[in-house]
Amino acid sequence: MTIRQLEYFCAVVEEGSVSAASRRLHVAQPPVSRQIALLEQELGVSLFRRGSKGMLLTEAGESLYQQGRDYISDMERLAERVRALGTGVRGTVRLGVLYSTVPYALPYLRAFRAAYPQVELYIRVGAPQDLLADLNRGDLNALFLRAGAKETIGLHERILGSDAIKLIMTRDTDPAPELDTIPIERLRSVPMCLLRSDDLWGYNQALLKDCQRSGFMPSVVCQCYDTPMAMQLVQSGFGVSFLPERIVETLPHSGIYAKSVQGVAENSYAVLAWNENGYRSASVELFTAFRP
Amino acid sequence: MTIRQLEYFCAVVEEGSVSAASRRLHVAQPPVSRQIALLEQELGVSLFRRGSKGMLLTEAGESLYQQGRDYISDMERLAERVRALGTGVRGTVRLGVLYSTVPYALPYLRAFRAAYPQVELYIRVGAPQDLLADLNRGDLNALFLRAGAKETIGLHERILGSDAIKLIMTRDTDPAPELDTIPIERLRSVPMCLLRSDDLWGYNQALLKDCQRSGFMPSVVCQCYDTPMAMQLVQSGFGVSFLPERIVETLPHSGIYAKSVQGVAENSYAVLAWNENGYRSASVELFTAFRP
DNA sequence: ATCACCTATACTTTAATTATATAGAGAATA
DNA sequence: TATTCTCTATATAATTAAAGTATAGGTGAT
Repeated sequence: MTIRQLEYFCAVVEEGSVSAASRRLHVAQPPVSRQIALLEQELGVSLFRRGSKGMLLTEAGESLYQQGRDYISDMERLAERVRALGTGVRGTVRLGVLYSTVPYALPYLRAFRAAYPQVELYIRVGAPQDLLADLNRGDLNALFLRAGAKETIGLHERILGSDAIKLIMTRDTDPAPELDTIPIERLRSVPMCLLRSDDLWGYNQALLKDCQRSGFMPSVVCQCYDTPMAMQLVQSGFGVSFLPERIVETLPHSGIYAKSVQGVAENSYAVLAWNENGYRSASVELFTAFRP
Repeated sequence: MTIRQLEYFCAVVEEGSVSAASRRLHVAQPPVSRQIALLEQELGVSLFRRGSKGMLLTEAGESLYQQGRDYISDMERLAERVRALGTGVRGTVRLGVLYSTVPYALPYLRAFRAAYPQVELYIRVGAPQDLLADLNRGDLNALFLRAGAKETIGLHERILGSDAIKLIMTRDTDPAPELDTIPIERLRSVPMCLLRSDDLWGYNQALLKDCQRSGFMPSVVCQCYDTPMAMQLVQSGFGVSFLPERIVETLPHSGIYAKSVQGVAENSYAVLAWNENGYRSASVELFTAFRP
């Protein structure tokens, strides 16, 4: 039994005659007769009662028609689903997001979702080392990261935006409430909660060096390993932190804000990173090539 | 997309390589490569990641395989169902049963059901004229009847058994409780409930003629048009009736029994009747050809 | 009885599929 | 590094399946 035989058969049923079906199918009449005969032979069943007034279904033919119609359209739907996966409009993309890139990741994801609502997005927030390991293992397809990680050699990166690194504080811990920019000497006695990320980025070192140049070492009351914790500490009044400025957007209306430190102009790039070696599904291709 | 392409594709997936699949399919390797390529071309999708270590599925290929396996076995199941209808082991047979043939119909139906449990039996009990009309209209496929109806010309009949026509009575209405066979004179003053079936069978007439020969006419207190009603009347003590003897089996343990009338040897045949002209489904063929 | 219409078969032509032979790519081994 | 092995892809020939053409046979209508 072939799909073509089923299609011919259904056409004959719907038109009520082989001749009419052959016209609809744009083929001659004998091939239709022949395929029907082959089908009957294979099934060992008469599908039609032949009469001069056309072809009437037998019981077996009735059953074949009812099931066959669905069967044919099932194939078309099946093909359509596979096609959709091929063009990437359907599928799954597995993403890792570094907390500090959330302000860049979210608009990107929103725009992508609007463009390709059929693509499922799996999103994991974590530390850069873990995310990179999962990317290389193939568990993740792309990462929202900060530029400059050692392990990102061999990865493709696309810059999504840049942040000035600024001092993050609350009104209570602001070392210079009366000024928009904080002179570096004001940091002398300010407790600091710095992000320690195995030196993924050097801007904490740069800040400390600047302080040293000014003749003091700030008191680092806490070194934490993830941005959300640093933010929590800042919000709770433990001290100030030194982070990409847009991070404050992840906790809006929470009394946290950012100010530049005079003479310190460190900068950080938020990037989308992925591995172009190895197999990449159509939806992943689509995701990394996407421009919001 | 053809079934063959799907089968080749699934074989490649299961064997992990085109070469191995071609061996399993008993064809050369190039045709398999080619059909896969055609499938990919039609779907506009890469289904495999080609590597020297074999063929690995892409996301689209994964989806096609999961759905394709089911799709292929669906076709096999579909064909099997149609085949079953063709051989008659599945399907529907619509039957008409004359009440007085119930003792013959029931064992037949029980045996057929045991042999072909997949065949649905639709059973209607009714008057012979109605049943014959429905048979000719095609609403019924076969009838359990009494032989000798005028309208059965052109029908095939098969005799299922014969009944002596006997007097049906209860202990209270028995005209000769002391005898096993009733002398015809005893019917002189006995009220009778006779079945009037538009003279479908002549045995009532035969009985009345015999009475007339004996010099009397029995009192026919009721002429009813269906056997169950006649039976009800007999059971209620309205009178006796004159029916095929095995009819008493349809109301066992009800106090009804049959006795011969001396000198009256009418006989009736229970038959299975059907029309061999026109379309007859495989299960109907099976039913009429069946021997318990 | 002839005509019109429909299906089935015989035969030819065309298209699709398969088989054979072979090239090219990547991993394994010496 | 060169060699060998294995696997896939392509070119071309052979085969097989499908479609087209012509026509016979059957049934109902004019």
